[in-house]
Amino acid sequence: MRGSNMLSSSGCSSGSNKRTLQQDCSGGSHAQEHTKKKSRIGMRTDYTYAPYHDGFQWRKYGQKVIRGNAFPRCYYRCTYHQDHGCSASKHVEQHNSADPPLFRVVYTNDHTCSGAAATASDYMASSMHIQQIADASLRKADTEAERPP
DNA sequence: CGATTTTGACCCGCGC
DNA sequence: GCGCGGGTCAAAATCG
Repeated sequence: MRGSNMLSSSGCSSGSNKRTLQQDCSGGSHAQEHTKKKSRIGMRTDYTYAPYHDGFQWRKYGQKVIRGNAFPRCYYRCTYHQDHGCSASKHVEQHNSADPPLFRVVYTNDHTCSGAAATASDYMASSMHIQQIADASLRKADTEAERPP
């Protein structure tokens, strides 16, 4: 992450009872709500206005615009996925375009990496990730509206 | 220099 | 059988 502030990590836990508060506090947290036959376990859906620190470093590996959503979805994976074989992955997508945009963060799999040794900057961490997406959306519209060559 | 991000293209699965 | 959508990887570019 170059032009951002990827704070350190915190609260590394590959267990299950970690951010229960967030789920409860965030509001909507549907585990595997997929009506399909796919049994995607280890999936948590959180809603947040500013992506607090999960306690891990994420490396963005893709961005795609989903049909039905006017916002791009970002795909993140644990930075240690290759180093420690951490299968944890995270998907972040904007949920609305309100003033305080709401973002849906979907966590898949658990962290198996042991790299989260940093301190604890849970909240004051970084809204950069999401902000970036929102900014990208705005910037795009702005750039387009501003002036193409 | 290293690390990370960005964009495009490719692939696969499912639906009809 | 074909098409569409979603998901992932790769390479290149950039910043600290």
